Amino acid sequence: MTTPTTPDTRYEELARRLTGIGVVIRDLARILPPDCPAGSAAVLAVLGRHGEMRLSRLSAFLAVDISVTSRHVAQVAERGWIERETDPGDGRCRILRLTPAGRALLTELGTRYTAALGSALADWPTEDIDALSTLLARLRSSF
Amino acid sequence: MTTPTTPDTRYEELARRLTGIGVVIRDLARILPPDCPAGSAAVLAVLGRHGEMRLSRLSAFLAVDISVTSRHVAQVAERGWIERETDPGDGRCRILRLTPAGRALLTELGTRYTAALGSALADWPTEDIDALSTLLARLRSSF
DNA sequence: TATTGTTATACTCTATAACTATA
DNA sequence: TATAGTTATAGAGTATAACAATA
Repeated sequence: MTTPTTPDTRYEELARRLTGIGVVIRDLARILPPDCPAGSAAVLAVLGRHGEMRLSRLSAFLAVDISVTSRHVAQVAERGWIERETDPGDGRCRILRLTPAGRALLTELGTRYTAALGSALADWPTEDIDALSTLLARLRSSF
Repeated sequence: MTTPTTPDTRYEELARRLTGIGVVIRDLARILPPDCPAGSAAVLAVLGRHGEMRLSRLSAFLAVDISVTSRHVAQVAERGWIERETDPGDGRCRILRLTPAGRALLTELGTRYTAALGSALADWPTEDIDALSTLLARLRSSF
């Protein structure tokens, strides 16, 4: 019942479950501090993982329109979590870089995510967690 | 690199990948007809799968506030995809039921989802698709 | 001219709170 | 009083299009 078995409905079932997973993502977003909406957290996560970069590259990582990224970045900069330095080689570009406050927040977010997921998935075998994580990464790269 | 190996970062990595999967969900939503936003499609999917029900039960299936469900249902009813009949046993409740037009649309959506996912996951082994599907269902029920 | 970002506008989704109608 | 549902309001996320600045 939880696993689709006929080819006809396999993709439909997956589509249902994917769209249904929005609930989980919303639940996860609730652990964020009140002054850090999901868009801000996403910006911090990419910069923390891949280092300083220009807006257009960040936009590609986030896979949202550059106009959206621009507004999220502005919010994050207002809070003092990143700094924007004009690119010496190209005056149109600004290099985005985490500040110490941004790094501290990122660490705090990691702690909160770990607590939330650790609690929700307490009875999950480690292999299943890793399998899900791997499949999610592959899914995203397939799109 | 795609699989987390240390316990410290396992949950953080999963959190990143989960929030990142929003892109896939948004991509999937783009296959919807212009007059059928994602909220409407979700209502149709639950009614098609679990049969007629009251608003409060639908709201529980969708895992969103009942006020949100109410508005989505109103939109779906406006389009003629469901009918709302007052519950004979309790005048406060209205039974929600797919119309033939709603069933037809649901079939059409299934076709579109299948085409989209079939194209994106063309090189995925069937076992991996089923594994992902199963893990997503378990993840949601763990929340 | 082309590219990088920014801003204005509009639409969808969501939650909280106030409200109506029925039990 | 309590419950089912509706509506008003506000906030976040997104995309398109128009715009400014630089290459």
